[in-house]
Amino acid sequence: MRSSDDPKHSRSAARERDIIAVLLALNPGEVVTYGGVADTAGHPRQSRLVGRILAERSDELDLPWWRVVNASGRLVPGHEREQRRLLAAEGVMVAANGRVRPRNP
DNA sequence: TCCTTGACGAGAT
DNA sequence: CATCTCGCCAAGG
Repeated sequence: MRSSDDPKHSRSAARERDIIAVLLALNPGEVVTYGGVADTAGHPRQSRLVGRILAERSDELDLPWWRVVNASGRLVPGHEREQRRLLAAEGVMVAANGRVRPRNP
């Protein structure tokens, strides 16, 4: 029996699994939103989970965190310069107002 | 078990 | 544009 809290089959494990898959599938130059990633992963309204995964496991899993911005096109707080540099390397320009136009608003 | 904290989002004020 | 409220949810205290 799969106990509801089995880390390998819990609902949260499935959400993380799906969200991570979507993140790893992002291509260079492709900018998406937290909510967009959640939707694509089949887990609408889980934008906060997307942010948490990026914040805690980007290094470990080599997630392309710089290709994710919030619904307003704002860059990640505290990482603007680094993110801007990484995006520029992929041909994505940040507007003068400090925003980017996401592919899936 | 309850409460607070977020790389969030949408809507109201 | 700045704040707030409410929804959502894993983590950590």
